[in-house]
Amino acid sequence: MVQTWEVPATGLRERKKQRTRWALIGAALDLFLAKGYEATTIDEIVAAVDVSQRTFFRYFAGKEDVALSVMREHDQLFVATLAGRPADEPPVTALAAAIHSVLDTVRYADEDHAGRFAKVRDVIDHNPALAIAQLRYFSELEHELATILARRMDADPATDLRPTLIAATFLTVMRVAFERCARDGLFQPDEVATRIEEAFALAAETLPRAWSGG
Amino acid sequence: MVQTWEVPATGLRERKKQRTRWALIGAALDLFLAKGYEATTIDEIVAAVDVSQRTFFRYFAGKEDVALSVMREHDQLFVATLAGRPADEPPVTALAAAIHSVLDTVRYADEDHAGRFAKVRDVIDHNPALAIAQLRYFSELEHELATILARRMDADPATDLRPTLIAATFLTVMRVAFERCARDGLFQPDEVATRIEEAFALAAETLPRAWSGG
DNA sequence: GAACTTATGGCAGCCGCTGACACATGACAA
DNA sequence: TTGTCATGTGTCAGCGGCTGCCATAAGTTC
Repeated sequence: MVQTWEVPATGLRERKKQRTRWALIGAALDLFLAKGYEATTIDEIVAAVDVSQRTFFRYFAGKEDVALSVMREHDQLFVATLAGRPADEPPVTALAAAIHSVLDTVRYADEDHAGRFAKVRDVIDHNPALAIAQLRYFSELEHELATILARRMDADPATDLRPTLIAATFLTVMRVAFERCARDGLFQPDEVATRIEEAFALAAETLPRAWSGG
Repeated sequence: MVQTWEVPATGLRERKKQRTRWALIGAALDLFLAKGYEATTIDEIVAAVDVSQRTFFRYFAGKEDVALSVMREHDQLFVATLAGRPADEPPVTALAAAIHSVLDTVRYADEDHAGRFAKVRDVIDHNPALAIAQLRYFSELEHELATILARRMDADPATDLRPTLIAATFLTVMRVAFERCARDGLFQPDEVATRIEEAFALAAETLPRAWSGG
């Protein structure tokens, strides 16, 4: 499975753009790690890469978006994998398989992936403003997942809330697992993957019992 | 059950403060309704109440906070009710009872409550920026609920994820119900209450089955 | 009514973000 | 190679959210 940022650039122009883009992301993440998200100004980020502030805003919708864009590209793989799962598979099984596949990729495919993954989680989990931004991102992702699930379940997304409920609950468990990692200071893909599996096992045991009045 | 804003003001000074506070909230909500959240400037809000911008920021942490503060005060009743439920009740039963009690209060207690409730839901559901702010608020509320649930369940909130999972899932269902209302243009407490009950019934039926691989 | 506490207003300024315009730099064809 | 076109970049000017600082006004207390 190929990530967006690894698609071979067609010309010199495109290659330059990708370079600047990743330079900005790198500089931003390092600054966020070093002195905090709020304390870092856009001027500092662009100074480190030697581009103008205006250029920054041509690459990213805002300051938050730098961190989010990395997550976004990780999750493109997730969505693609989910869409490729067999259609007769139960929804939650497909979701679990997809997330498992992504985590394996992050862990074993590429040194850079693993490092970037840890860095992004570290930055997000240490900065409340970014944790909020992550919530926003999750709600976008929720809609995407709900749409895919609706298609799998032969449900009308306009009237049937079940795909949305499943997608939302799935992401909620993910988020709780992430928060657990943040609290324990765990950012490496291996460690995060383990906690996610634990959280899902616990959810499978706890939620049905709690909901059917136990 | 008494709301914060109805606690009798002790002196002239306090009474004046409450008046400006509610004047600001009223002006802000009306402006948000009339011309949208983003298009409304703080200068316009304070002009309508004839106070300085600086004063606005002494009452509210930010522009979003005006809308959130109304929700916050609704939910104080919710938290208080939850804390008062019998300790041997299953968590989800207690949550359901508490939300039911709040909705009844909003519906029948006071004309103002009902109107304000509808207005706030209307404003939030029509403005993406406020919907995001609501997510932030829900995550604060999640921590509060998890703490209360942990006490009820005799669990250590530092290591046991179950209270957090239950609180988070509960709020997720609430949020999905709200989004449903937003899509259908329903903002009156009665209508919202019905949708919330429907969403919970659907969740009770859907989630356990989905999670135990059905 | 004097002395105190506390809310308010005005100001200057930072920072995130955007539109408009001019310039520079790759892309492509003659 | 050169001219033309498309596209990315820098500069600047400006808005709006938000904050610190200090002087002043208003309510409270004795």
